[in-house]
Formats: sequence, structure tokens, C-alpha cells
Amino acid sequence: MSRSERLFDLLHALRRHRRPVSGRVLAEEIGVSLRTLYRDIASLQAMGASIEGEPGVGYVLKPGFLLPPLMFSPEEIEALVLGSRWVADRADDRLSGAARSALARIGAVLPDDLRETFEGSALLVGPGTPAPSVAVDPALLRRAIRTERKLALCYRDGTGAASERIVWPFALAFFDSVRILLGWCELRQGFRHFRTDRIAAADLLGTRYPRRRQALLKDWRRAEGITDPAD
Amino acid sequence: MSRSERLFDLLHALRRHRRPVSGRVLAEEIGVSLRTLYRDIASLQAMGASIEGEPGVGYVLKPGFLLPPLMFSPEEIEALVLGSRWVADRADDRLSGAARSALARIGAVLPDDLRETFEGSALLVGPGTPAPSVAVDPALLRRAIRTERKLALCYRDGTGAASERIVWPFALAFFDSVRILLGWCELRQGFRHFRTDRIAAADLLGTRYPRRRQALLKDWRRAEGITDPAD
DNA sequence: TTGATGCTGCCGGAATCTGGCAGGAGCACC
DNA sequence: GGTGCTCCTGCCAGATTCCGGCAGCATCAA
Repeated sequence: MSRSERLFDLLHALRRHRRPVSGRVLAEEIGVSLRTLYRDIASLQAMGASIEGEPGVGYVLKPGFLLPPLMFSPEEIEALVLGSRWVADRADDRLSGAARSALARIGAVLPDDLRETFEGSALLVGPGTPAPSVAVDPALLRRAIRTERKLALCYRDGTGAASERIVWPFALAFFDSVRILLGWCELRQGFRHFRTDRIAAADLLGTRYPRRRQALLKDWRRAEGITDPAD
Repeated sequence: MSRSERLFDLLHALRRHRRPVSGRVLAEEIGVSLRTLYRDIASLQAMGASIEGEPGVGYVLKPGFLLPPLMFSPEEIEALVLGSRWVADRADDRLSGAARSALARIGAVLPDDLRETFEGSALLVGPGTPAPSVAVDPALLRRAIRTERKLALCYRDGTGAASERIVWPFALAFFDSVRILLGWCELRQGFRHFRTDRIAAADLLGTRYPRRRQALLKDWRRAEGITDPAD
């Protein structure tokens, strides 16, 4: 692989990892010695890429470099189509429609050869176990999360006992057959999860909750011992 | 100026002119001999750039090498991120890497406000039932499908009985816990499906099968009474 | 035909690239 | 204070690539 080609690759590798990456890892990924990697980074920086390196941490590429990324590879197209099909099949109507329309936008910018891959993708999503019917509009839950606003829930737990509580919703997790709303429960002063099919009613309150949902998610991950998949 | 830097410049110059530009002009603009310019163009083409040169006219950069800025609605972004996360979590290593990589590309061309939605997406994919270990490389199966080539399978069915057969693979279906290869079986002269975890061995044969995989998929859909989701 | 242009092969000298080593410096953690 | 991780730089020698020039062919349009 020529040096120039490698620089494109390096740029993409940096974009792929959003967390700081050590030079050693990058060098291995690209297949080049550490010394050369440092040189390559310096080259990209000289060309105007805002790559920041901190001793003991690694490199991060700040967004906004003049050069747009390269086109998708065929495998990437297949991955996007498959993922969108899964969303289209499994999510609620709004999200499912959004998946289809996002896919259409992507299709519109593909060159002819990739459009063939795109249209003829042979990766299908089998129908899953049908999702239990849900009383509240999932779009409402997502809006609450996105705008970081409190939610008044009327919830029936596994034993059938009903309760009312105020929660700070910060994420929605998709499992094979159920969806689970993650939130901080004001009543219990702790993280709780709620199966969406057991939420009898949800009221979007006007008040925002006092923390950033990213921070809540991070705390929750630590509490549950779940590592961030972005790492 | 180093060669790599020059290639970036050349790309820039090509994007600037939308009309065909002669190699001579480009060479002067960049400050390099004509011979070298031809070599540079060839390098970019080798990297996948669709630069078209017509004798007597000049060069034009067709869209399809660099990903243009894309505009999505926030909900579309969430759908793409969620879908890609699902693929990243559930598919084999290659496809999963492709999902992450495609996502990074999309993230890089989003305007700032959308990038916020993109990075802070709160839709998670729960860990599924762990996929049974698979003896054959799923990438091989996908390649067979993509190139419409026959596959020699060594398969153990549900009862444990082993068989060898030649199939025409035309699709791969992802279920919650298993993946299923769809194919036309030469032995049985009919459509058959194969759980990938029960495929003991698969040989990619050199011969292409005589029908288009789209047509096979359509026939299969009709035979199974499954409507095309694209309708 | 003529001219403009794209494109390729060849060559030898020049420039660059590469990996390894040694060392410095910042930072966090113990 | 020591240890470990990291970024970063200088130096060097051998390998590799790059570069310009030239000569020639192909294609297209006037």
C-alpha cells in the first residue's frame, strides 16, 4: 500500500474510533511501525487535520477536517442496509419509517456500481418474536429522552403491582422481544428499567431533569458493569 | 510538497473545476510535470476515485469517491445508529466492523447540529442470545451470494444426519439467535434453508449458478408466501 | 489530415520513505 | 519518588519510490 493510500486509511481509522486511540493500536491497525505512524500523523496535521494527541491518552480527530470521507465499501453498504431493515422491521412506525427514508437518502448518493449492491442486498432480517403491544407511543419516550425531560410513568411490574413515579429517562434499549426504558427513578432514588409494554401511561412533563443524559448513561454503565461499546 | 499532500491537492483541484480540465492545466496548477500528473491520476483511480478522462476533453471527477454531505432528520440519524449498532453487535466480525466503519463515515459528513444527535444517540441494543458458534466463515457465504457462485455444503440437519450437497445460495437471513442460508438445492431440486451453525464445511466452487439471485429470491418469496417488504 | 488530449513504457538519478534505536517530556497512579 | 503509558524527535542506513523526459500509440473532433 502506498503512503498516500495509507494516509486516507489513517484518517478513516481515526474517524472510526471516537475515543482516544494510542499510536500503537493505530500502527497495528494500519500495518506500519510506530515510528512511521508518528510521521503520518504529523503529515496529516501539516495538511490541516486537527488531530490532537495527548501523552498517556492517545489521538482524537476533531470533526471538521476539510476532506470528506471516502465512499462506502460494498460491505459497509450491506451492513447499513441490513441494520436499517432490522430497524424497519422491529421498531415502531415512526422509527421504522425513518430507517427506510434514511436508506433512500443514502441510496441517492451512491455511484452506480454500489447502488447495485445496495438494491440487491441479500441479507434479510427474519421476523422476530412479535413485540408485545405497547400502550404508550414509543416516539413520546424517545422525545423525552432526546429533550431530557421528566416523565410521569404509570407502571405495572412483573408481579402486576401498579405504581406511579417520576423518572428521568436517558436511554431506550432494544432486546429481541422487548424494549426497555432506562431511567433514574425519583421515587427510589436509583436507576430503574421499565419494559415499555408494561408502561400503562406516560406523561411528558414540562420540566427538564437536572443532569445530562450522557452522564446518566455513563453512571448507569458503571453501576451495571457494562463497558461502553465505543471503546 | 510531498506526494501524498499533492494527491489531496489534486483531489481538491478536481472538485473545484466541474468542467473537464486538461491534464496540462492541472499539472501546472499543482506544479508538477505532465508525466507525473498522469501517474497521480492513476493513483487516485487505484484508490477508487472515479475520475474520467476523455481524449481531447480532459478530466472530470464523478461523484462517488468522496461522500458528499448528507442531510438527515434527527429521527433518521437515530434509526441509522440503532441499526448499525444492531449489526455491530450481532453479525460476524467483518460485517460488524463494516457497520462501525460506515457509521464513522456518515458521522464525518454531518453538519454540527446533527452530529450531536448522532453522537448522543440513546437507543441501545441489548445483548442478544449469544449466536451459536459457526464453523464456516460467514464472509465466505456472503461472497458466494454476492458473486452468485455455487457452494458445496457439508450439512448436519436437526436429527444429526449429515449430508453433502451443492446449493445455489441467494440470501442470508438473520433471526434472533440463528442465521439461515437460503439456497436452491441441486440434490433435492428445491429451495432449502440451512442454519449456518449446522454447516460443517462450505467450499466455494468456481462455477456460477445459472440464474440471477434476485430471481431466485423472488421465486422463493412466492413459494413461501412471503411478501416483498419493498412493496 | 491535423491538433489536442489521454495513456503507457522505459530509464537513471534524485528524493523520499521506513524501521529501529535512543532519549526526552508530560501525565496518572501507586 | 518510581513506574508505566504515551506522545514526540533526532539520527542513520538501506530499500523503495518518485520524477522528469522522451518516444510512441489511441481516440476524438474539426
